[in-house]
Amino acid sequence: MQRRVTIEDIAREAGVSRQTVTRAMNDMPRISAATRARVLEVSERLGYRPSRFASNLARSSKAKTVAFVVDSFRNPYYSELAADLLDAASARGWQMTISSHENEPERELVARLASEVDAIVGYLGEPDEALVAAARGVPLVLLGRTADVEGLHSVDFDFGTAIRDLIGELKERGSRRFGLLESQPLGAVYEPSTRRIAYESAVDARSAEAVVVCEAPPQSVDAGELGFERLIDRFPETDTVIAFSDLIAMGALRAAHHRGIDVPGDVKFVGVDGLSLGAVTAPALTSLAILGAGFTEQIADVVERALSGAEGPFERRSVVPTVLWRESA
Amino acid sequence: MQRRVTIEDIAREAGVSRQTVTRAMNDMPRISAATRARVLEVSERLGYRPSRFASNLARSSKAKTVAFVVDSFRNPYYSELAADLLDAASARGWQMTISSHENEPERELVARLASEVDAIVGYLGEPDEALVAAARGVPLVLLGRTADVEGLHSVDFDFGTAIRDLIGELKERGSRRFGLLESQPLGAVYEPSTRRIAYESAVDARSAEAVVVCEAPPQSVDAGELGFERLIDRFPETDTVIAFSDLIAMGALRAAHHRGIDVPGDVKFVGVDGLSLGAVTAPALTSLAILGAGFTEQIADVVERALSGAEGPFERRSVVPTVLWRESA
DNA sequence: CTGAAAGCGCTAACAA
DNA sequence: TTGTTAGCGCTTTCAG
Repeated sequence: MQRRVTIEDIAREAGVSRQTVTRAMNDMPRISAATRARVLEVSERLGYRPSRFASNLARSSKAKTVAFVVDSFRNPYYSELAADLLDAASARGWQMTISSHENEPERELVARLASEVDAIVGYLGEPDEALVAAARGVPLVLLGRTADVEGLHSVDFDFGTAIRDLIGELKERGSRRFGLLESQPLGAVYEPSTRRIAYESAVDARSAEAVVVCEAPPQSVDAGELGFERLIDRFPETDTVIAFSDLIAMGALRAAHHRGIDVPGDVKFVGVDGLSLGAVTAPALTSLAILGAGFTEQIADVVERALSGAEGPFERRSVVPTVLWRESA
Repeated sequence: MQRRVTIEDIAREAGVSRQTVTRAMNDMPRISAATRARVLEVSERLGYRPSRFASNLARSSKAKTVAFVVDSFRNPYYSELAADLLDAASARGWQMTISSHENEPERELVARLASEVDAIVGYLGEPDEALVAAARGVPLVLLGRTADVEGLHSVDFDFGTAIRDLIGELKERGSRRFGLLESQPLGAVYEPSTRRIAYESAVDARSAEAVVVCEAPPQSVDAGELGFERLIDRFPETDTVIAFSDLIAMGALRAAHHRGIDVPGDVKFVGVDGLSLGAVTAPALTSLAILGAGFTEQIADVVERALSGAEGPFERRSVVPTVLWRESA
């Protein structure tokens, strides 16, 4: 591995100073077209590649890079969100690094990223305090939950409003007996989600009994399949199923198909997330959409503020999901 | 925005030299536990954050970062592959940057990445020569096609073998009349894919006529839906449909569902890709799997070699997809 | 175990 | 229009 080609080499070869090379490489003013052309030609010939480290170190306006952390890329919700964020980042000239904490303890991941990027945004599960500590001053934007302590930004969802509206609209469309499908990690202690609380206050007491929590990897299709079986066995009169993610809903749809249940004739289905993939199932999935409901814009906006160096205040945003009507409800 | 805290500040505050601070921060030997503790305490107190630019510039063994380029993250094939690659990268201590060329001309993207990463791997469509030029010496690994010129690595698929085997197995399972579903970008000039060529040499002449090329965004569910309608109208006796991506197959499955066709009873369906998402449909999709067939390992291996700085030879690998039997065939 | 000196490769500010 | 002089913040020798 031979020595790297530097502007020094080009300068020598082209018979100019290093500064002139810089000017040529970066399309800066104060240089003649002829000189620029010559320098460029030499750099081409020598196979010069600028060092991003050196240039960022010397440059006053450093390139911003933001890290996006998700649970796993195998979950389409995260990859669709990543796609949206990638767009937002490129529109703003940010570099984006994407990582999942499947392979690394969350705290370590955050600590490592903190020394490599200018802002971190993502779905993180550890306690607020642990996270601020790990971030060591790097702006951190929590997704899907509301930050409690100083030092953290967050963009959360207002499921209270969203689910109340959803249930209202479903009732207008004839829904009477609701069922809820939720999943949780295997063996975890059950703790009602904000979504469930919102659900319970939106439906009447009797139908609110129709809640099935499935112990299975959360957000999984299997959980939905299993959950729907149980739900429909215990509450056969259910006419509308709300699943707490599109993936769960897709599993439920599969189970309904196997049982010969007509959707949306016999039972209506609504998921949560707004995956574009929801259009693939037959029938296509109606969903309480997070994606495309202004979530990305809010995130980008918070990151932008944090990046600008304004010390505070710490942002605490909330987005109301909106219903994406498709065929299943 | 106040001045940044540097090791200089810590050194002064802790009454040691800058080197000592470096040693403490990086868990290096030759330093007493007491000194290390004191330095760490001071750095904590001052809110010190190391500069990745400075440290990478000074460090001899620079952190390797590899860029992964895909068409779009909205296509689950790419995100599942990204997930696999992310795992491989983290296992090897590489940083990974993920970008899609939805927002930026491919050539420019490659040129920009070339100055920011140590290797680039991805699905790129421009001519080989243009790519080598844009990469300016940074190792480039082409996916899904075979490189023709010096200077490019590639990991491609051997669909010839895979499709011949697939058709053989399908025949054993009773398939007689095959149909092929392919899609291509709107308005593009049709050029038979390697997959199609492999298909045609694997089935007998008469059934090979059952090929439908759908002009629609490639890899899309819509293309599959449309394509299947046409296919079954023109060749009603078709008993097995091979779609050239899982997404297309999923669309076809949707169309079959709407027509009341029993799968796999009346018609069998096979996709290509091996998406885990294929398990979501009802019935679950059988697929000629790229994912999980050693593709990721090959890619990682090629990148590893390229990163090690060995100038040549340029790798030209090929992976044989394997059938993932699920319910649809 | 600790420190001094010498860069890493580039750009900002100034002078010529 | 060009060149000179200082760094950016950190790590690597190599002495002490």
